[in-house]
Amino acid sequence: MTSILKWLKLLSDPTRIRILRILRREKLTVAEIQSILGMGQSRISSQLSKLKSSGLLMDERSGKHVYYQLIAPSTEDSNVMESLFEVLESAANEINECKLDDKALRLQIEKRSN
Amino acid sequence: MTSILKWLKLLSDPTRIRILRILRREKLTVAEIQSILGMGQSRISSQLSKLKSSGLLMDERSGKHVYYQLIAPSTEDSNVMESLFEVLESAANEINECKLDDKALRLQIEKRSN
DNA sequence: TCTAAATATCGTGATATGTTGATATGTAGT
DNA sequence: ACTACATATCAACATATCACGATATTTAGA
Repeated sequence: MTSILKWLKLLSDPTRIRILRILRREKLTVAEIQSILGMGQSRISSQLSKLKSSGLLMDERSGKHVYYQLIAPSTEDSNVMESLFEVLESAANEINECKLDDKALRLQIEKRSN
Repeated sequence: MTSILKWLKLLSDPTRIRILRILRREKLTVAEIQSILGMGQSRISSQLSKLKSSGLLMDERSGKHVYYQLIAPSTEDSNVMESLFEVLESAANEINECKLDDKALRLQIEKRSN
């Protein structure tokens, strides 16, 4: 399958939309994402793995934790990505949980300082 | 499901990408689309039906034939649609059949005059 | 009204996808 | 080495999706 078709498929799932959206704002741990979205561990981890193997995310281990973040698109892909993320944000506006994600994300970031 | 999520799902299928792409260029009959893409009748018809019920296409009967065409998006959706179609065209560049579709489309239009 | 052409719909099988719970792997600290 | 924690992976299940062939529906014309 083509890479753009893969990206479209990945974007057409609310769980992954929510994950990508908060990762756009902050680099996060699996456990943090889990806590923000309020989902089970394997669910988050396996979706992250799909997003990673499609080239949208990268991970980085730090002790027991693994941080996930967006990969900056290559120059040839930057235009498509921009369009894709515009669609993503529009889709997010239609997903109620996304509004709550923002608050949960802020709280989660605050927790780090403690 | 949200409408944008629906659209994303619809776009993440090569058959529907090819259909939408040629309909972007020309209003077409089911039989014409069938001939251009080289696919079976029920396959084309059912995909058209999905695209129609999601609000991307409209149909119009003319005698025995039914013409399908894109619906102009509402003003609130026009920005998302623009992004979606940009992604669609990028995806099309990665689908080999799309190049052949262009030629087949031209030939099909010529046939109308005869 | 009968027929043929164009289109729509239905049933089915094959395949893919998302979620869950259980288990495995890896890491840090004792 | 043992333990606890974080993450990954696996098996199983339910559900969705796609394509195909057969059948229904609609329409124009004889």
